[in-house]
Amino acid sequence: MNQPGVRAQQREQTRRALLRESRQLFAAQGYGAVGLAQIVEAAGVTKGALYHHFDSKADLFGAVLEEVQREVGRRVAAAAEAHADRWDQLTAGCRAFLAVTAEPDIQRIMLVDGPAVLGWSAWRALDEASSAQHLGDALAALVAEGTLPPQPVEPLTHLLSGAMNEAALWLASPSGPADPAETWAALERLLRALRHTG
Amino acid sequence: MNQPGVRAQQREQTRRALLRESRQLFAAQGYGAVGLAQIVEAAGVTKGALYHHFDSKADLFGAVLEEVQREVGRRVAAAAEAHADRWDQLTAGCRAFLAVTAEPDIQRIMLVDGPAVLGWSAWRALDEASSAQHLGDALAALVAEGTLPPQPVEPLTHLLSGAMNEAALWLASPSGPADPAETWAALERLLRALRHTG
DNA sequence: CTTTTCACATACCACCGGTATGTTAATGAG
DNA sequence: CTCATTAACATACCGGTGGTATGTGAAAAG
Repeated sequence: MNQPGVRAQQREQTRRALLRESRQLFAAQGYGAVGLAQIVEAAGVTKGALYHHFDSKADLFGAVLEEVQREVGRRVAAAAEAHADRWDQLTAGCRAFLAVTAEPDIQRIMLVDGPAVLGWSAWRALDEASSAQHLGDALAALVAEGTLPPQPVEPLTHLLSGAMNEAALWLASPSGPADPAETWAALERLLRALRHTG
Repeated sequence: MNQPGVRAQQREQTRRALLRESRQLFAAQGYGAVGLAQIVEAAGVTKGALYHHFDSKADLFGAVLEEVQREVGRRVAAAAEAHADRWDQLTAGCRAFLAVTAEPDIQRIMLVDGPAVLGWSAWRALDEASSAQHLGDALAALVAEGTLPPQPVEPLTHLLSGAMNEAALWLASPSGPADPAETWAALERLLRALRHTG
């Protein structure tokens, strides 16, 4: 029962093609610079197909962003889970986040165009659902076990999230740091500083 | 010599009108949602005037952003200079930054649309020239006088800048913090933590 | 007074996001 | 098996947009 069905297979296939090609184009040229014509041509379909799957250009971008966010969240979580100690989980997760978001493709979609296209609130909701969630959980656990001094974790989560987003952009920038390790060192210093203050 | 001349006066006047009205519209509706037709109508001129003063829609937005950045930089610097102690200057500047960028008009232009429209590098160059410059100077001075432990200031500047940008957006968000003071408290905790770590 | 130039206004165009309609083949009912 | 339905697109089309080329009248230059 519930065999795939040739119908649903085709549907999934074109949807994936649309997502794949538009992700590539959005990443390379930015949301505003790529037209629907390029996307449908690259995907080998027509605008009719696009609008059958997505409500608008922004909706398509939203689906792409969601995909990117999930990917980032997965990779960060994987890096964190490789450690047993909570603190190591946090630092490993942060380092993995910087490594993943340093890829220019992910940057433009997730950090630059994302907020502008979907609006900051909607973007934040997606971010919350993926990477920021992990960060908040990790911080909460560290506060609970006493490694970090007691404090509200939500504002701290936002501060660190913002700091890391900016750091990621700077790392990949042409005017970026001479030594990438220096940026990571600064972030680690900042994290360690949080442990020794009430 | 070099009297204004009725010619240059008119020029300045229409230019200011263009900047004023487009700033209002960009802030209220976002860069993508406002058309040149709305702008020139609000300013009481035509597209010919707009393209006589600016190269493109993005160029116009860039001029608006530059204006906003200068304004933010001025207000932050003013708040900082009201204090004599370097550390007080830093905290006062940070608090002023949060207060100024909490205004939704400034947010959308400076923090959301800015990077997407001009590209992150160009946006960063403008930010550097205004507010981030002050932050970097303040941190460098604090390191020099020994209030902060010796460390490269550039990465730290980026981290704090990013943290504050995100904090400002969160403060003004509908899903923002219950108590705004809590956010400021978290930032201050973070700053204080930096003093007591090498 | 003449000429040039500047600060626009007007007219126009290619293109883009979005829609309305047509077409074909898979699917479910009887 | 037949046949009506519908899902998954393709095609044709449209209003509006950013951008440009050209016209124009008044201020400035000589």
